[in-house]
Amino acid sequence: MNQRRPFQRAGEEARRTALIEATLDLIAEGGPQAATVRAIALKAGVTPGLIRHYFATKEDLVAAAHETLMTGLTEASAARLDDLPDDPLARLAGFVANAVSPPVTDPRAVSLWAASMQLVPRDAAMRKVHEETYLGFRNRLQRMIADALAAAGRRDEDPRALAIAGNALLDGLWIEAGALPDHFKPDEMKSIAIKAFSRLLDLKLPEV
Amino acid sequence: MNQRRPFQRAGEEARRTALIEATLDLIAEGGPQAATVRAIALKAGVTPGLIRHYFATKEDLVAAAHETLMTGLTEASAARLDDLPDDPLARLAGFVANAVSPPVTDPRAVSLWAASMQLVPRDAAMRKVHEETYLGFRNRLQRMIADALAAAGRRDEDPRALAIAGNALLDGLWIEAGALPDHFKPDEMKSIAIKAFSRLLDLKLPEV
DNA sequence: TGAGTAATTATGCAAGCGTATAATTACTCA
DNA sequence: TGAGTAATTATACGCTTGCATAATTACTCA
Repeated sequence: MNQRRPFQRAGEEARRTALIEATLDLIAEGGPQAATVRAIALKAGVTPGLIRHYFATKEDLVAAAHETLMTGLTEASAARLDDLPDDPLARLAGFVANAVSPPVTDPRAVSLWAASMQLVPRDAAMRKVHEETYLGFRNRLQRMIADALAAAGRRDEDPRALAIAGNALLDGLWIEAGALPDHFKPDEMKSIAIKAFSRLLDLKLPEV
Repeated sequence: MNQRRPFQRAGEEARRTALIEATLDLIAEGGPQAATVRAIALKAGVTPGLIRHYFATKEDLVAAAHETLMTGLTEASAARLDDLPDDPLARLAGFVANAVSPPVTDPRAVSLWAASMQLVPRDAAMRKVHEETYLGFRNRLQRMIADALAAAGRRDEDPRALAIAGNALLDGLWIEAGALPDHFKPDEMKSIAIKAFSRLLDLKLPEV
C-alpha cells in the first residue's frame, strides 16, 4: 500500500496564483501545448485534480493567466512612470529607454506575448484585453509626446499619429530585442530608440 | 462491406504542397493545436496515413510549412520591389506604403507569424529562418534608405540604426493593422508610415 | 495487356489529454 | 478535544493525438 501523499492546505488566493504562475512559466518555456493540467499541477506542487477545484475548466485557468500577465505588465509599466523625472523631454526619453531595455525586453515576455497574440484574432475576451492594453500604453505615450511638444511650443501637430508610430517603433524594437537578443549590443537598442524618437518628434531627447 | 475510398495518384510535389497549404490554413484559422494530422489530411483531401508517406513526422511537416511561409513572404516582397519606381525617394515611399497595406497586412499572415514567433526562442531551425528573413528584409530596407540619403547628398549618417528603427516601425504597424484592423481608417496606416519615415530620415517622402 | 510497384487507404495501438468523481486528510471551531 | 468540513489526493473514464503497419488500388512500362 503506497501511502497517500501528505499535503498542506493553502488559501484560495495562494493556490490560484501558484497555478497561474505555473501556467505562465510553462507557456513561456514550451508554448501553450506544454501547459497541460498535469504539468501545471506538478510545477505548482499539487495534484491535477486540484485545478478543477479552483478553475471550472482549463480554459478558465489560461484566461486568468493571460489577464494576470497583461495587467502585470501594465502595472509594472505604470509603476515605472512614477520614477521618471518631471521634465517632459527627460521623462519621455526615460520612458522610451525603459521600453527597450531589460527587464522589459525579456524573451519570456515576448514568447508569452506571441502566444496571446495568436488568440487575439479569434477570441473576443483576448481581443478585449489586447485592445485595452494597447490603447492604454499608446494613450500614455501620446500624453507624454504631447507634453514634450508643448514644452517646445509646438501645439499644431498630430499627436495621435505620432503616438501610433512611436508605439509601433517601440513594439518592433521590443520584439526584436527579445527574439534575437544576440544581434544587438548592450544599450544599442536604447540608443537607437532615443535617436529614432528624437527624429520622429524633431526634438532633442537626452540619452539616458 | 463499405467499399474503399477511391483515389487518384498525384505527384510527390503536388501532395507535399497540398499538405503544407492545408497545414498553414489550419494554423492560421485555429492556431497550431488545430493542425492535427487528421484535420490536415481532411483539408488536403487525403487520409491521415499519407502524411507519414511524405513526412517522417508531423514536426517535419510543420517545419516545412514554416519555411514555405517565410520564403513565400520574402519572394512576394522581393517581387514587388521590381514594380517600384527608380527614383530613390519614391521607391522607398512605395516600399513603406506597401508594407503596411493589404495584402501584406493580413490577419492570417499576422496570426501565422505570431505562431512561428513563439517557436523562435526555443527552436534552432526556426530561429535560423527568422534571422535570415529578418536580416534579409532589414538589409533591403537599409539599402533603400542609404540610396535615398545619398540622393539627398547625405552620406554621413548611420544607415544601420535607421534601418533597425525603420524595420521596427514597419513591424509594429503591420502587427497592429493585422491585429486590430478596425482601429484604423483605410490608408491611415499608409499615411502614418510615410510621415513617420519622412521624419525619421529627415527626408520628404511623397505620399503614394 | 498484365505483372510489378509505389501511392494511397484502412485499421489499430499506445500514450497523453481534460475532466468527472470518490476517497482521504488537514484544518477549524464550538 | 473531537466532530464537521473544505481542501486535497487518488483513480478512472472517454476522447484525441501521432504514428506504425497491413491491405488495397491506380498507375507504369516491358
